[in-house]
Amino acid sequence: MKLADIAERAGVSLTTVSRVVNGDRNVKSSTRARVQRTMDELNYYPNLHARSLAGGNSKTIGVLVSNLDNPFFLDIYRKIDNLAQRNGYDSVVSATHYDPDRLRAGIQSMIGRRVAGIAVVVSEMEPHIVEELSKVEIPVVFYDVGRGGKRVTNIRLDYTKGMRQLLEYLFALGHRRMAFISYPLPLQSTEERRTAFLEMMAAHAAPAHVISASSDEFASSREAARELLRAGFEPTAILCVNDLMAVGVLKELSEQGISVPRQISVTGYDNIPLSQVTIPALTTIHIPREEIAQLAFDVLVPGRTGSSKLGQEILVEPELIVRQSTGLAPVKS
Amino acid sequence: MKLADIAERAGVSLTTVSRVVNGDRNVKSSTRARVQRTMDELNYYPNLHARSLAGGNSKTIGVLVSNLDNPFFLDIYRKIDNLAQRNGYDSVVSATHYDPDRLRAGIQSMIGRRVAGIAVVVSEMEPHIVEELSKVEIPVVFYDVGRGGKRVTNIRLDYTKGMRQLLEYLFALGHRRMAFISYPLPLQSTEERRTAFLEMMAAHAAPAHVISASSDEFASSREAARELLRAGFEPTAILCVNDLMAVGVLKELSEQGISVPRQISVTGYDNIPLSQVTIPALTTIHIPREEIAQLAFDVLVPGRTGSSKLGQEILVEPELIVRQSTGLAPVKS
DNA sequence: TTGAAAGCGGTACCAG
DNA sequence: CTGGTACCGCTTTCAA
Repeated sequence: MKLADIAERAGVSLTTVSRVVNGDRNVKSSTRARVQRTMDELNYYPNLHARSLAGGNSKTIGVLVSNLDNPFFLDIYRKIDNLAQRNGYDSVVSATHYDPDRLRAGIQSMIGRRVAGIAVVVSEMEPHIVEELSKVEIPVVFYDVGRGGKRVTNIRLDYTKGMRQLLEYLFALGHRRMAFISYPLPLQSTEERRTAFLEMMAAHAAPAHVISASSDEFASSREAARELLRAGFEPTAILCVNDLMAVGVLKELSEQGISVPRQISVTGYDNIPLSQVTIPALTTIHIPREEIAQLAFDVLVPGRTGSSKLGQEILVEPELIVRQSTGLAPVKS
Repeated sequence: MKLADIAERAGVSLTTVSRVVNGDRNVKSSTRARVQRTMDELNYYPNLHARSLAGGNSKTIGVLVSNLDNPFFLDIYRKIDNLAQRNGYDSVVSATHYDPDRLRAGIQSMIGRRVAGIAVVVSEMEPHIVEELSKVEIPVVFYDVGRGGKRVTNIRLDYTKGMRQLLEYLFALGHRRMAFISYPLPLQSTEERRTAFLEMMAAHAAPAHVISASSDEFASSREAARELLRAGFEPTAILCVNDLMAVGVLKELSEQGISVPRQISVTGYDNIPLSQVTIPALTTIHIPREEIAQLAFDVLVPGRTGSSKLGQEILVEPELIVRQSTGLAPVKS
């Protein structure tokens, strides 16, 4: 079914049909009705490819995220999608699974679709890709990538600052021996947390221990916790690179009969919804996903908000959220 | 940048450029190299719209889910996406948020994109929509919708059976007074669980109580649990319509100092990954998402698997997973 | 109010 | 091995 078909059937020109499809006022209502009817009868669906090819514009924004399983990324995508829908746009996601090749493929696909804008919210990133992307005529917004480009905006969060808030709080509670469970992959965003941890610990001359989970799954963070306990380091607090990992750690400690936070305090990072209902609820660092999504969208879509922030660097603030998984350091027995 | 541009720049015909883009063997390697080079220089990205318009085929499969926040749906989408990628296809998702209008819009969009197939994995569904979809020439596979169509496959799970497994297990543990926390929306899949619960309880002349959460969020299931406890019904077991709700319930019970499963047993439904790390781990019903995704994909993509299951009805089996959130019914004090 | 025709960027078939 | 060209289905002037 195409415009021409229904045009013929309705006895009007293709142009007229196009008009009613697009809600053009200049069509006699009787004609409009007739066309509308035939469209229903032949159940016509406009070919979006033809549409955007002819129209040139796409009205869809592309979102690239590392991993939809992580509520952090999912949330940002969802919020961008909502904003898009609400503003007459469409959205397309693609998960890279931390694989630069898939990232590249995703970008190709987005550009090939001639999307109106691309939001790249991934943790993995090669300089080459950033560079390539900055040559494109499409507006691009990155989250978390070090460098900007001409028409490339970069939103970033000071992970170090978040880590500092967490540690200052823990030090205030009397903790000294602390461990950090880091991410399996060397992503900039997570490495920054690890480094910050190590540096601050060193600055306080506090005994630190870092261990890396072997994958993204709960089983791995549990395993990491188990290993940590076996290692004999005996931390009074375990800081996790993100909330999801902390959930696994909480589980492992529970299984081993270790009370949180009485014996060991645990913290997460991200403040995903789940962190409120873990037992105990997680002390964590809030990353303003809502704000990030909104900023990303505003940058990509012209919007009435006046001046475009294209090409700028936007900073976003982390915030310490104290819940029940942290408490005073246990007194040395 | 289009084919013509780079053709001109490279001093060859548009056709030749098209050939190298598509990896056609019949191009002198020197020519190929030259063209390739100019493509890089002008960083050319083929216009996918033009491509699928001209080619007619789309090589992308569309997935419609109710809610990506629910790991159940997310998981199915991810698996379908993986299968797609692995087989040279692309995929597009759209979340309906349980809204028939958004579902309709999503379908329009998929058809408009002329996708190769559509997987509709949503809980909300209007007869009208099913009907409309069955008129389309595109292969469609539903999960969980009562009725099939000509070229429409329907994959279904016997929720009642799962509920029965759960209840038989609980009865065996000595439970009688049990409550069910149901979904805020009257979705077929969730209603079926509720009804099954009620019927089985009636059959055993056991005291039953049903309460509905007011939303999808953790806060709501907690609220529902709180209300349930206040109501004075005093169940020895609380069955939740899905795992996510159970997480909230577990949290609320924990806050109130009620021990699970010693004082009250709790169950979920779906067997999402999270259910393994809740404290205590959830007894639940496994829904074979992997299998569902695989089936859906096989139906949509011709595949070498011989006979197409198009238009059939495929059944999938639930399975009881016993973990630590359930135990013997407490002895009446 | 309505219609005709020129693209949009590719694909694919037919010649050479 | 390379080039010419007729569409794909729709948007968008320009006329009528």
